[in-house]
Amino acid sequence: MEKKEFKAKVFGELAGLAKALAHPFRLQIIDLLAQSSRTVEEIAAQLNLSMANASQHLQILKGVNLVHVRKEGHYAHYYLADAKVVAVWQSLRELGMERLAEIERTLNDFRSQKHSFQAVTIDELLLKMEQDNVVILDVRPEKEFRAGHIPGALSIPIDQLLNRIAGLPLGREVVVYCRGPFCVYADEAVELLQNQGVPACRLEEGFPDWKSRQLPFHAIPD
Amino acid sequence: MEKKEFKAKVFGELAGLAKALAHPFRLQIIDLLAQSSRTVEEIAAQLNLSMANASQHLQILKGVNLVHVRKEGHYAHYYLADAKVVAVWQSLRELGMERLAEIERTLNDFRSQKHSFQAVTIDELLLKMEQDNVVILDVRPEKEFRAGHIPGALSIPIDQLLNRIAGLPLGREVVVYCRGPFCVYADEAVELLQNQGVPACRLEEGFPDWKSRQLPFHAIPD
DNA sequence: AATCTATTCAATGGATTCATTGATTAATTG
DNA sequence: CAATTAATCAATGAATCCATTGAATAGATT
Repeated sequence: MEKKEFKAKVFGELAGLAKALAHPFRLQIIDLLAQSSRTVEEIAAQLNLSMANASQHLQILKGVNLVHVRKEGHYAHYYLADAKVVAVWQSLRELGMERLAEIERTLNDFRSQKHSFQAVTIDELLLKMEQDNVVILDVRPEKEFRAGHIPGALSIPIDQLLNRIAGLPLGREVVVYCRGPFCVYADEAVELLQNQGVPACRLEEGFPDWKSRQLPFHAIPD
Repeated sequence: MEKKEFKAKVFGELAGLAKALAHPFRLQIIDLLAQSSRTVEEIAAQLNLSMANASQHLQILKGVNLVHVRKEGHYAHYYLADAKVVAVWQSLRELGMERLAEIERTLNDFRSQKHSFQAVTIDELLLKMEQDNVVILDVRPEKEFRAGHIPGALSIPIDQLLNRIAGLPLGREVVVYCRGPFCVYADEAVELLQNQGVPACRLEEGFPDWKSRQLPFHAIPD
C-alpha cells in the first residue's frame, strides 16, 4: 500500500467519526445515552424530534459503530457501544468550555438566572463525603438512577421534588446532581430548594463523569 | 433564557467544534501542529494541498479557536491553541482504533508490509528505560525534535538514517519513535534498520502522546 | 387474517461544505 | 518605488448534509 493511500484511509475514517459527532442533536443523543439506554421514541420525545428524524440520526451513529441496538418486542433500544464514546464526548465538552467563550457566557447567564452560580466539583464533593456532612440528591428520572448512581445518593426526580421536599434529611448541606454540566435539572432543583429555604448547590459534572473517573457507583438491576 | 434555547446554543457550539474536526485534512493538520508550529506553506507542502486550500482549512480551525497564528515577516506561523486540542484528537483516535475495524485492518496491512508488526507501547518503553538497555531514536525532522523529545533520545531524521546508521551505539535494542501511531516514519526506519541487520521496533505512540502523559521531556530553544 | 404501533426507508428540495481558480493584501527585497 | 513572496479573499459549481413527507416493514395484539 502506498504511504499516501494509507494516510488518506486512516484520516478519512477518523474524519467520518468526527462527522458523526458534528451535529447538535447527535451530541445530545450521546449525552442522553450516557445515562441509560433509550428507545427511538424516548429520544425523539426528549429532543423534540420527529421519529423519522431521530431514527435517521441514530442510523448515522450506528453507521460508525458508536451505538448499538437491542430489539425487544417492537421497541429498538439504543445504547452506547463503549465507554470510550463518553470519553470523547467529555474531552470535546472540556475543550469547548475552555476555547469557546460563547459557551461559558451562556452557561453563566443561565445559572445566574437560576440562582445556582456556585457549583461544586466532583473533587470537592468527595471531600465533603469523607466528612459525612452532605446529602447527595439525584434528580434524574428513576430509570437513569437505577442504571447507575453515586453511592448513598437519594433519588427524587425533578418533577417530584416539590412534593417530597419535606422528606429530606435536615441539617446537612444538599448537593444536587443530574446528567452533566449542560443538564438543567440540577439548576432547577437548586432554585426550587433555595426558594424553600433549603441551602443547596449543584454538582458541576454529572453521573457519567463520576462513573468515567472510575469512582464506585451503585446500580439497581430490573 | 429558555431551557430549550440554552441547550440549542451550547450543543450547537460544541457541534461546531466537532465540525471543525470533521475533515481528513484538518485532522492531519492538528496531528502536525501537535509536533511543532508550522507556516501555511509547510502545511500545504506536507499534505499536498494548494496554499489557498491549506489556508482555508486553517481559517476554519482558527474560527473555533483551536489554533492561533503568530505573524513573523511575511510568514504566518500556526500553532495549537491548547494541550486540550491534542487530548481530543487522541481520544478520537483511540475511539476510532477501537470501534472502526477498517482502521485496524489498514494499520495491520501497512505494518506487515513494512515488517514492523511488533510495536512497543510507552509503558513498555518506560520499563526498558529503567533497565537502561535501549537506544531511543527520534526520526522526525530536526525542528520537531528541538520542539520537544523523549529525554536521551537520539535525533536522526528519517532521510538521513541510511547514512548515519553506522554511528548508532551497538549492542542495545533500538526503539524508534515519530509523530504518532499513524506516522509512517518509524515504520520506514524499522524496515531500514532491520534490512541492515539492526534489531529494531517502533513505539506505538508518538511524542505528543508521551508529552500529554505528563512524562518529562527535553526541548532545545532556538 | 386484520389491525396497530414503533421503526425504518426513500425521495424531495434547501442549505452547507468543499476544492479550484484568479484576484488581492501586506510585508520584504532589489 | 517596483517586484517578489506568503497568505488571504471572493466567487464558482459539484458534492454532501439535513428535515420533512409519505410509504413500507415487522412484531404484537385482537
